[in-house]
Amino acid sequence: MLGFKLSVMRKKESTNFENEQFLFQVCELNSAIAMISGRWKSQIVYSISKGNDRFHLIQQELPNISETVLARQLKELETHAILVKQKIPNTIPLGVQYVLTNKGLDLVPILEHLCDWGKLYADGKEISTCSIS
Amino acid sequence: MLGFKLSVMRKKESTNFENEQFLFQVCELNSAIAMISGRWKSQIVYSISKGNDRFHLIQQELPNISETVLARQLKELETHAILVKQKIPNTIPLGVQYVLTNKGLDLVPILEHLCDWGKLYADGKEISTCSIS
DNA sequence: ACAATAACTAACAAAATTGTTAGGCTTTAA
DNA sequence: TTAAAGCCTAACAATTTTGTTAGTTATTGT
Repeated sequence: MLGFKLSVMRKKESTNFENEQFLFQVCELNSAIAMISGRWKSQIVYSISKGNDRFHLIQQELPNISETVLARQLKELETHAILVKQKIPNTIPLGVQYVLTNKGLDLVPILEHLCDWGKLYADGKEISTCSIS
Repeated sequence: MLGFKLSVMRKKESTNFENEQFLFQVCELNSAIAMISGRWKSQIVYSISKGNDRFHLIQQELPNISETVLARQLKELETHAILVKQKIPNTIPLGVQYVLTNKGLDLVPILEHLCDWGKLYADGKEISTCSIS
């Protein structure tokens, strides 16, 4: 029997989908943000960049994530070519290692900028405007 | 009669909420991404940074956004102190202008980096890994 | 008086994301 | 042979995000 669904398919005729496509075509900024904005996702990228390249190592860093959810987010990051899965030779049972692509590696400093930005204003730096009014 | 709800309140006892809070406390990166990751949001910030500082000017740039949704996203950006709403003196009827705070202004170059990153890999730069394997 | 513009809001519905349950496979250790 | 570690999947339920409908207020032009 054909046509069963893997996870839940996205609806292609919805306004939601059309608006997303519209934004993707306005500027790559929007596709970039879509790629990194899922729950756990950028933290996973950051974690891998620090050397936690195995499934169970990421789980140790993020104990609240479930296996299913971690596997799903890793697959999405793989779909966007931010990372690749590699079999580790000479491991028994055959292990899997997650490796950032150069696309993923280029993302890391941007995430660090975002992190700094978040810290700067979280630490209470006063917020002002420079408007003329 | 008290206790009616403005928009729909977030559920505070859910795993979803707890996981979000956990990530916020792991690294400000996650709160930073939460602030910019809503549909239309970073495009609105970018649009204001280019001088489209009025409600109807943003609507012109993003014709597919509805008034309700635009107002909602602007309010969320205001909640995160990325922008402020200002009455424009000597306009009739009294106009409203959206002005980026310094927090919002500091965000703009980061969004530009993200945009460049998106463009670089969208334009077909080959993706590779540097793993030893 | 009436329509139009600008800038909103509440309540609701549709769709998407996130989390849960219950499995799967392969190999080693007990 | 049973259990555990490591990695993964499908189906479903809970929650959140996004979009829609139908209003509001205030002012100007006709």
